[in-house]
Amino acid sequence: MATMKEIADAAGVSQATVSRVLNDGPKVGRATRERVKSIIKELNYRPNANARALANSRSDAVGVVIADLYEPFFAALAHGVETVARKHDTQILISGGSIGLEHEQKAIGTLLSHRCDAMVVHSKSLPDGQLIELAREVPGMVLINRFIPEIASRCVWLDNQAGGRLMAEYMIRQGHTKLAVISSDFPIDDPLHRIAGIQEALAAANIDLPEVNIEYGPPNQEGGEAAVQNLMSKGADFTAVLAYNDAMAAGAMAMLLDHGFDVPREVSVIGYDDILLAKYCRPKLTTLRYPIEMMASKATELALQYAQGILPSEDTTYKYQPTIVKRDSVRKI
Amino acid sequence: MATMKEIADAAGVSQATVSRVLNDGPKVGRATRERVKSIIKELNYRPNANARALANSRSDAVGVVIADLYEPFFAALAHGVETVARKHDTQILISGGSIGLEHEQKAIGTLLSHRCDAMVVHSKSLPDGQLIELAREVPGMVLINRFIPEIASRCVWLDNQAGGRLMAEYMIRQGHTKLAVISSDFPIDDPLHRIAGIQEALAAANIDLPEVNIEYGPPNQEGGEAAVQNLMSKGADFTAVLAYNDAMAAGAMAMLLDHGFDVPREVSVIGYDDILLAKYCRPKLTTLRYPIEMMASKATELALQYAQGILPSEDTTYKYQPTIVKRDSVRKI
DNA sequence: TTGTAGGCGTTATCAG
DNA sequence: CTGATAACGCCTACAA
Repeated sequence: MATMKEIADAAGVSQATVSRVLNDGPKVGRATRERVKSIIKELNYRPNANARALANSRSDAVGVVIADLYEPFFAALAHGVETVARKHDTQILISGGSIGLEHEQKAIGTLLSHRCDAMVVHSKSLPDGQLIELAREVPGMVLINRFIPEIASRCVWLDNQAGGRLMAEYMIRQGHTKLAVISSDFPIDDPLHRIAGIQEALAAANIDLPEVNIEYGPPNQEGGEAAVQNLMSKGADFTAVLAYNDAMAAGAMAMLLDHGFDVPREVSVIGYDDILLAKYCRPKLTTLRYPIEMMASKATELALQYAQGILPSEDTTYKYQPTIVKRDSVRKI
Repeated sequence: MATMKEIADAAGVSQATVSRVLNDGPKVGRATRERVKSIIKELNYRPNANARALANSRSDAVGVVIADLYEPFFAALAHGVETVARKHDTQILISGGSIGLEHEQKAIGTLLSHRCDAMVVHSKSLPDGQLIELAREVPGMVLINRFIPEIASRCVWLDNQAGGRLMAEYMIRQGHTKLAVISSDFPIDDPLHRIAGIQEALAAANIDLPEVNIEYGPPNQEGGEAAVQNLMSKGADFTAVLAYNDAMAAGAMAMLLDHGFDVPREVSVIGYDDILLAKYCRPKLTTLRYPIEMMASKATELALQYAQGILPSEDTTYKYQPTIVKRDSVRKI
């Protein structure tokens, strides 16, 4: 592939000049500029991004660390990043996380190697300390779905506890008092926060949540199915299921239906996330909207800004609130 | 961030030596190697990927061109690529396509700038010629979901016509003779191929498909809903719907159910792709499995191999076949 | 307005 | 086994 030097020679100018027209650099003769441009076109020249990154000691790709592109939730996240990246004419370098300390470390290492100036990191395993240090090293790093007080302005996160509270309050308002909770057994904080929120609402309404009415499992459809099955085996008594996420909720509904329980007539179910599937499944799932795509876009904007040295106006904070999306899986009793 | 020179100085050796231990280069004194390694660890050094790419004139990231990370289908594709990439310790550089000639051109341009030696391209808008040329320039380029005879060994694709035939044959075997087809109005070949397959099966069974029983729309849920609505408005007579993809099928089912038609008792529906949603929706969708993730993995393996100069054993071809996944949305009549 | 020259961090070729 | 040194392709003062 043609290099800058070849263009320069062909145009009878110096590399410096070519570089200038490439970057809309200052003051290049109109004629020269045109000539160079046409040659560039003609030779089908493309600046070498690597060389450029080297010289600038900054890459134009925004780095992304996420666990799994297949999960609709992460896909939405990636999409949010991609949308903004495209607007800014940069690409995204995805470094597969997959939950787990080592994976995340490696993923971040890769991004560091590439000298991404902006990065959007979804990390659940890394300890706060390491992330704080990373934040110091990389001005353009922002965390998504995690809050660390020391680097508050680098965090774009959701108020999970409020979410838990919301879903419980909603069920209570619908007349439910016998709740079951199916949560995730992943070793991260989100489940805890959500349950804390649920307990909060329950306490306020003076409702008890028996230990047997709580089940944990992998946060996917199978986990939801298994959880409901366990609940039934234990003879748990409930009219409403609060799920950790939509996938579990869908699994729960499937299992309930398979066992002859009508949803929502006999049992109400509420999810969390509002991924695509919530609209598709039957009955349509009532759930909590997790504006992950919007959040991801925001995070990317921030990362890009910070990387450019534009710092947050103050100790601004980026906490998002989940909201209820009413569909057909909850019924008033 | 520390550079190689700093490491070299700190270890009292030359850069060349450091470079050698980094790349497990030939013959470095055992003692030296250990010393350098420890210093590297100590200074938390990371080789600069950009510099390395420059020197090698090859990047270690596999480039990916896809339209939209949000679509579950593409998410699965991306996931397939990512899985293989990770195994090979490389990252993926995603360049947003979004269907459309210009977007795709730009996306590819970006990848070229980065000198990705391996790339997996999903392009529906670019003309054959351009892709063929690209294949010449970039040995490690492979096309996914598209077949171009001139570069057959670079194509990993699905037999869409066979898919169309399969779905129609299946419905016919279930006793259906009054079929409706809802297809995509995107200007790409896939819909045509699938319909061709359907017609083929119909012809073989001597069944007629009235023009009014075919509807086109955007290949998503809304498109599916609208299509069914149009079908009903036109008073089309059918007991089975063959959808372009699962999203349309889901939309169709939703609309059918909303209008009081029991699926599959009164109307059977079959989808295409077998994305996650097919399992989640109710009734569970009978559909055609599009092994996109497997195909994406294969494409990535190929791209990586070709990039390394390992050429296909012959004029091998990578045509995949869709298969029927029976669930609950089709009924024998 | 344009050219010269040095540097960015690695790799690779030669010598020693 | 190890050390100079010249690329790699581009950017950016500094001159002219």
